[in-house]
Amino acid sequence: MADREAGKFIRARSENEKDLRRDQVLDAAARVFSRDDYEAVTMARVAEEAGVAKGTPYRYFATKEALFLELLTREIGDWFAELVPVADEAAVAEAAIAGSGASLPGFVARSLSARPLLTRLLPLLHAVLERNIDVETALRFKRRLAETMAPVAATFERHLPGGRAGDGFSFILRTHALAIGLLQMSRPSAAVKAALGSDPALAPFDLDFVQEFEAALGALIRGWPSEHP
Amino acid sequence: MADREAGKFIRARSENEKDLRRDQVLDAAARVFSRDDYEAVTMARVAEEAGVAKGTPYRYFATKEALFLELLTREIGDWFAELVPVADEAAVAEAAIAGSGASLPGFVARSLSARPLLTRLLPLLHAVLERNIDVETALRFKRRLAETMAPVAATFERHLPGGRAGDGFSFILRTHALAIGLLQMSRPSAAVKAALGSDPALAPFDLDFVQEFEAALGALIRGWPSEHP
Amino acid sequence: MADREAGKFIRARSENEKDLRRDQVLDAAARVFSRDDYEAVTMARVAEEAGVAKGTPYRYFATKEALFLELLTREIGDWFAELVPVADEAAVAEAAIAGSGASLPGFVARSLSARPLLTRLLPLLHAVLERNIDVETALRFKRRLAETMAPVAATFERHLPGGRAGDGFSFILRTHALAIGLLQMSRPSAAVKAALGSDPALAPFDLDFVQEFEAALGALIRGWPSEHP
Amino acid sequence: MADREAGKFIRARSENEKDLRRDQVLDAAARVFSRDDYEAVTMARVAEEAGVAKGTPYRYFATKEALFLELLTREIGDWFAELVPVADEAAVAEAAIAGSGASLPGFVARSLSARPLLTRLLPLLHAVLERNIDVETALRFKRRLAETMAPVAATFERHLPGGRAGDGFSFILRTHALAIGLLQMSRPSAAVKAALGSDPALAPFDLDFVQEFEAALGALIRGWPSEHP
DNA sequence: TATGAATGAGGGTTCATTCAT
DNA sequence: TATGAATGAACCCTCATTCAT
Repeated sequence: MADREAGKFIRARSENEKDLRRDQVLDAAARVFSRDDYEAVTMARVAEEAGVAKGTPYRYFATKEALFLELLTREIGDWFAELVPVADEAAVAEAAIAGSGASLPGFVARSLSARPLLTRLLPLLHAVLERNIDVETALRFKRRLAETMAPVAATFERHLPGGRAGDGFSFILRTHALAIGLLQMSRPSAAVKAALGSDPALAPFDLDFVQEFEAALGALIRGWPSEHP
Repeated sequence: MADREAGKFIRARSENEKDLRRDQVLDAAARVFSRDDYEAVTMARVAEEAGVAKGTPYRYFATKEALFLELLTREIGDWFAELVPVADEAAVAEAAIAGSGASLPGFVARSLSARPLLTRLLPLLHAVLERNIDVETALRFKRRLAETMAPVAATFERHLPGGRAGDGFSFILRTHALAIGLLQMSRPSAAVKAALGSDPALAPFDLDFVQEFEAALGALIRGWPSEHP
Repeated sequence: MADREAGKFIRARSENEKDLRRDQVLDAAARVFSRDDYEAVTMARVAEEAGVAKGTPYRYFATKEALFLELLTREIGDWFAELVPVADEAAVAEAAIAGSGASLPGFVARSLSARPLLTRLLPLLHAVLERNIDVETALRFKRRLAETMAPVAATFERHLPGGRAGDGFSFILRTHALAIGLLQMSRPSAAVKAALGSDPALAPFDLDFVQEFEAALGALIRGWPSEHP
Repeated sequence: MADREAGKFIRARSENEKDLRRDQVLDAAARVFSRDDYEAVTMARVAEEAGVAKGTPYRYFATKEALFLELLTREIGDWFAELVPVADEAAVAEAAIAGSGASLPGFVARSLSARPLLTRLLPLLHAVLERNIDVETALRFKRRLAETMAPVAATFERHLPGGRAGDGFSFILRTHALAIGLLQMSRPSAAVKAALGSDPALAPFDLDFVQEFEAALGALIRGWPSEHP
């Protein structure tokens, strides 16, 4: 509303203006989602936060899921862009000083952990977001994802033991799976957190995401099959 | 209703009868869930399937989530019971013939895959089930889980490279995380499946759970840190 | 539905149209309530009666209670509007011919009795309606009530023995209390009615609202403290 | 439960024992009701508080309403027993020193106000309790009430201006109506209380029960019709 | 393009009461 | 008489989405 009242509101006519409006909604969604659970985020609230009417977000995103899928795409893009150069350096460094704190797993784990939005969006991807989109949206998303993954996959591939074509891609997928599972496990509900805290014997269930993710990734790399059966 | 109308219905007075009634509800829930998504399963439908009144399941389970958590507990128990002896043998076999099809990862992957109920329940655990339970239920669940995991963890531990105390538990947790992620990824929604099928370039996204899980588990084991930094 | 099917249905865009839609819902609620007890009135039924969708009433009234509170406000407003001129005349007449049938108590009792909706809403006010509203709704209601009461209170005040500032307001409040109690007592449930009818000794419990209300109001006026202790 | 475990629990066999068990349930209901709203009081909770099984209260009271009607009967009985002698004295005193603080209205108001259970039960009588009882229960209740009222009515009658036969009864009924209304009005919900407190202009709505009740009763007595039209 | 009024599907849960034991 | 397992009715409200304007 603020924007509208301040007279900054304009009708999006050109392509550029449309992109702006689109981002405006996306940013609003990110802000609202940073405060509330996905289920608790209403499209009305997003619209309000964006300073547009309730129906407006639907002019840019077919469904709530499509909107958040877009948000996730953006986040993944940013993350991967940050990862590529680091991956190269890290991989090199790793070759030089095995086990150093500057290892690739460490970089991956810490950089993901530094993206609260992404860590909350990732576990929603398959469980929620991909559940209510149409084939075309799915196609667009997967293609964009494949493109985004390509350079990172290529980098990883060069540094995987006995790296074969496609290994980089596979590695990312398994990394992804691991991330989804570990993120869920390391962010327990209030009740579970309380339960774990009340009994020392349950301490092993209380995971530290970065630590676990780094360790598991490291094992995944070290144990990467260097030859096929 | 069938049972009731057939006159087989009795009030559960003894502890034994109550356990039976409890299982009756649990079985009904499993049946209904095998057909519908978790969200689509209504307590009313479960009651109907169990042949009891709508309120009866609530005598045995405080909430829908508690009911399904119980189902998951049962499934995990069954699976682990099946896993313990196999794990021992497999580990032994593995030591003998490295890389054989009789490998531990293969057993784990195939036995999990053979439990459709469990594969659908596992991704719900942290994302849904643990979200609407009270502390006490959480505590009971985690304790039971810890107990169930103990023997399997012990077995695994003996066969992990440089296995240290707690490594077996850690291994199970990472396996769990991997399973959650890979299960979600390998069971795409209809729209995503269609999208993946329509573009050969997206084929790498089309995962085979058993294959992926086995490969990732193998890497996890092989790459298990045999010494600490 | 009738309206909608008849093609008369339009979206309320202007403020005026919105008021119309609001009244449409209010009228529907009045109609449904005239047939069923408050508890038996469902919002779904009100919506249906209004010819709108189940969610539509919630665009205009936050809760069922807020809706009926609004109905009550309207009824009180109408009643008081009818009362003001009458009160003046009646008071005058009363001064002339004390004890005449044209007395103020008689007018009040009969005019209230002639409003079936109001007589059923009044006993719900404190017991039900004010129980499930938020502070803001309460504030708005009480303020509106105070405004509505002002002119009537002023009129009454002039004709109360030794009328002091605030006495008119007090008088209305006590009248209100009396009305609530007598309305409840004179509208027994079917079982109570049957019981009273079956034993002549219980006849005194069978109250005639108008008669009782008039008598009690008369006493209240006559006995109004003309001087303070 | 405490009683049962302590071995104090006995099966009610004689009439006397049955009365005891009955009172035990009644006392439990009073205790639970003193903490929670009528709707929030569950029969299961009452049974638990009484140390009996869930079905047991139903052996003594046909419905929840019948149980609370009984409680009300007991409370009214106690109150009236306390009122009779006081009424006599007060009436006498009043004749002597008109307007003294020892007035009948004052006694009535303060003694009622001193019975929290009764003040909460009274507004429920017609609105709730009499709604779900059968004719016989209603008959029994009204007859008992008539008996209880008789002596008080007789006393009041002697001191009402121009007291005619039945006036005492009428007076109690109007007192009752006034009490119901004023009790409701002086015990606003949290939201209403907050609203009234936030706007000084609404202060007149914030009633003090004792003060209002006393004043209104006084007026009722003073204005009592000494001759009929 | 933007608006915002209107839609309508959707279900877990409580609890007074019953009745087999 | 007492138990407690079983019953089953009953419902407000949210909110993603649509579509007339």
